Amino acid sequence: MRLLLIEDERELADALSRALSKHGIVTDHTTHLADAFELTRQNSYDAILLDRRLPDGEGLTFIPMLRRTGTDTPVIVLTARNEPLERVEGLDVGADDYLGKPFLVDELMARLRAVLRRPPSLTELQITVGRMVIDPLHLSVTVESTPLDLPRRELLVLAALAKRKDKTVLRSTLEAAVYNYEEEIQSNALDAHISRLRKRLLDAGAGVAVHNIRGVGYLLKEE
Amino acid sequence: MRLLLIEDERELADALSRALSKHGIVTDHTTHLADAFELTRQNSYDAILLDRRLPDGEGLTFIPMLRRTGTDTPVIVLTARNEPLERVEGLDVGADDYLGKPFLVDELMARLRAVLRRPPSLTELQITVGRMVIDPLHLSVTVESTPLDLPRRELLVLAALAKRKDKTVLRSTLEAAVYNYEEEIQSNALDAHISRLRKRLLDAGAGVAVHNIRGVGYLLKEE
DNA sequence: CCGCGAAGATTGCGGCAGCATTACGGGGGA
DNA sequence: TCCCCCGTAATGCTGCCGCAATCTTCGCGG
Repeated sequence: MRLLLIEDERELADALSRALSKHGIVTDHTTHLADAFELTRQNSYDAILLDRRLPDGEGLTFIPMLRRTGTDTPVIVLTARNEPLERVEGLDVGADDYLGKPFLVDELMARLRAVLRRPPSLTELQITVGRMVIDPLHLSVTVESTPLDLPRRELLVLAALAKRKDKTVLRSTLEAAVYNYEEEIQSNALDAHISRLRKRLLDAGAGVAVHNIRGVGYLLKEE
Repeated sequence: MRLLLIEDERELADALSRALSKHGIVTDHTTHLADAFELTRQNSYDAILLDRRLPDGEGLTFIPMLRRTGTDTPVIVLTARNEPLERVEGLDVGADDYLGKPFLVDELMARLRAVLRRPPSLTELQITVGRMVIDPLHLSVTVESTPLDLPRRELLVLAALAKRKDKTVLRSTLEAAVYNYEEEIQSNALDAHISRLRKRLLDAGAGVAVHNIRGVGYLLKEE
């Protein structure tokens, strides 16, 4: 997936680009509306992230311009001006969504998915993998009907993986599943959890394997 | 326009109904999920407003239920629980938007307009080619429902090809899908990725072939 | 039908980023 | 007070991926 980011704060833009790249999203970045317009002509983006306050004008004016060229690429407006009335304004000129700064990258991702019309992920009540049954709502795990109690964080990781068993779960999704955004994470804590979780699953004979996809994330499958 | 409002606070519900009626919107109101489900079967709504905390359960669980019946009516979640992570949760189970209480009716209106304006399924969320199913948003690939893990770059190439299956994808488009501006490329790295991807797809028996159109690009089709 | 050049295919190599594992210690709960 | 969770960081390793060399295929012109 490829995004166009129109944002004049270098620092934020860089951070965002880096964060998005972890989701496998390629980000083009520009600080000016004029350049942005040119870029949309040369490339086809899946979505556009648009700041309101830009060096060469109010970002919102970009949207009608874009629409007039027949492009219906979704636009998500990012801005510190997050008053209700301003949100109305943004949505009414044709933005698809409006996100106040500061925001979680994961919320951005979620809104991206929503905007791109991601179909609903069915949430099952109980998930069976290998010899293990997981109830992600109640956070309980049993192996062959004997309960397995895992530390909280490992449990969260496992639940997040189980919800999408046999499919990759992005690393950042796992981080979001385990940490809220006050708890910043500045080490390989997640890796450590994965490692310990693996060991515990092995000891319990759960019949599952946590598999890594380098640069993308992890996935849970039967072994 | 006709809405379904699922909300257990009588007072808020009444006030909202009155306010919406001024905009020419007809509102059906119920306080329980069970009734709501019945109502969606009997009527066709333009959108659904959904509270999270309801007498008979968490409102979010309603969304997968609804989607499973094949209904893609937009759902806007209304709730006091407006923490970022909770918003992610809401959007990820298939809500189209999320609105924290208290909110302005005008903002609700704007979001309604935005949600109703969205073109139906801009990007498919799952693409099936041959024996393979690709989820370009979550970057996961399965062959006959067994996961296939591909390196990141090969994954991006495949996703780009799959999005336009049976159609040629320009070489430059592929490069754009895999690399951003900073990552310059001065070799046949893309060719190498294609080659390795082909091998992996063959080994996995994916039932697809990556064809080359000399001087133009590549295309993915079933074999 | 043949030859030639350009584009593509394939493969080994090496650097290095990302991952796995583990030990350590602080901190909180029983 | 003891135990275990869990964040941190050091260490070693794996395999992705950019690169380039070499071989193959394609298409065109004569």
